Amino acid sequence: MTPSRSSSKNAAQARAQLLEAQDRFIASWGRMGSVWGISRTMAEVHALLYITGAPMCTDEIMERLGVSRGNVSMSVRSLLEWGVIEKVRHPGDRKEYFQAEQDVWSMLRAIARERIKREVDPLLDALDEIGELAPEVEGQSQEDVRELHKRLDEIRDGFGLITTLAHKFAGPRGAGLQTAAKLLAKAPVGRKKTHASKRTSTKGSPS
Amino acid sequence: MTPSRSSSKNAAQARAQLLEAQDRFIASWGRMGSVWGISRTMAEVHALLYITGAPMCTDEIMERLGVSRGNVSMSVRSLLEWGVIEKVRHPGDRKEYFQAEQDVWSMLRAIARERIKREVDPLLDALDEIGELAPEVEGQSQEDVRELHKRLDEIRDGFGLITTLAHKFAGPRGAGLQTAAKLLAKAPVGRKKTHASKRTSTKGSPS
DNA sequence: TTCTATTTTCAGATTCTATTGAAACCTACT
DNA sequence: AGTAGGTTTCAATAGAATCTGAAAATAGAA
Repeated sequence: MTPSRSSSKNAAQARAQLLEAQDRFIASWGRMGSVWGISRTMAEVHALLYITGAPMCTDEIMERLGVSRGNVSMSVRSLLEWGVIEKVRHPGDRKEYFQAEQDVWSMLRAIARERIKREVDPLLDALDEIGELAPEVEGQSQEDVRELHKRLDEIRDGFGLITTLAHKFAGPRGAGLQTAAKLLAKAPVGRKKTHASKRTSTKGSPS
Repeated sequence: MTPSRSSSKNAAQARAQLLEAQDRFIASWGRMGSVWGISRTMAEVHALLYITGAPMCTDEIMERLGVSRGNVSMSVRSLLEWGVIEKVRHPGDRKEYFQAEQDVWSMLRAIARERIKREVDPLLDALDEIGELAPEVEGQSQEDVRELHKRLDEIRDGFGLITTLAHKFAGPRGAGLQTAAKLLAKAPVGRKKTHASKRTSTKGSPS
């Protein structure tokens, strides 16, 4: 805390900007977490580890994010289960450090995999059960029942296809989202507008 | 309610099974809604309209789902915005009826579109802003700042690609998920295990 | 093995979100 | 214009999810 040379002021400023940018990233990622139905803190912990790239211990995370020890412990455990962070040990140090998966595509694959597991698979299971619940008795089956089965089947086919593809490309031994993206990107489709360039005030209204 | 012929008992039973199956579908779709971060009721209303295929008015929906008028009103409005249900008017009837989009792929496209809008686009906007927050000053830029930008860029590229593809295939004038799915399905990738066939007791444990 | 720094767990407190219900508001008919 | 039937809004409430904090459990070092 003793600014000596003229450049140290700039350095300090740069450092503050860095932290500010990190905090904003953490906040954004955290907000997105809520939209996904995962806890904000869990997403923030992940964001922190990803954006700094550094292995951090529980206390550092607690302090930086301002959350409790228990909360960090639970979040870290989930992230380990998701496979997007890993434990790192320093010899001669009792603490556990955590480090984020650094490859973005690998990280996105893990997220996709986990979301399919939580969102789609249970629905497919339920659909199977439901189909058995109102059997189509042979011949005189009512129109309503036939309609029901038609709709159930359509939904199941749709999600079934999506799941199959997801396993194929995002699964642990999948070809990778990158491959999928490349395949699709070159498909002939026609026009499409690029993202960005549509913000109005860069900070505008809440909501 | 006056069973006269021998088959009417079967008919009643079939009807009960039908309703039961519908309710289960509604419950499943509703549960999934929560996982997605949309209100359970909204998902349930959609499920009801989809699975019955019938146009229904506010009161019918209220009664069938056991929720309040206000709740139905708000849910219906959101669903209209999502474009997955539409108003239907019966001549000589003042009530408004609502009917679900019947084509599953069109419905899934609408859902995908809406989710991208809510989940990914805001993140991309935020990433753009954050990049400007910690500028890479020429030459003597710190290692940390360069790292930050590298990571931000990687995330942005990843999600950017996903968004582009999503617009291309799921957008209002997109080629359709079906097309995308077909393209991917024939891609050479190797092994993959099929879904289903992995339930243990069909009703088993909670969790 | 003992010691103690570190992590995990979980009941209770807190915070956030969804839902209700009734008043205000429309709008199509007379 | 008046009015009955229908819809929307929103403050209050109920309910669910998250977070805390401290006690209990665990595991590295000596």
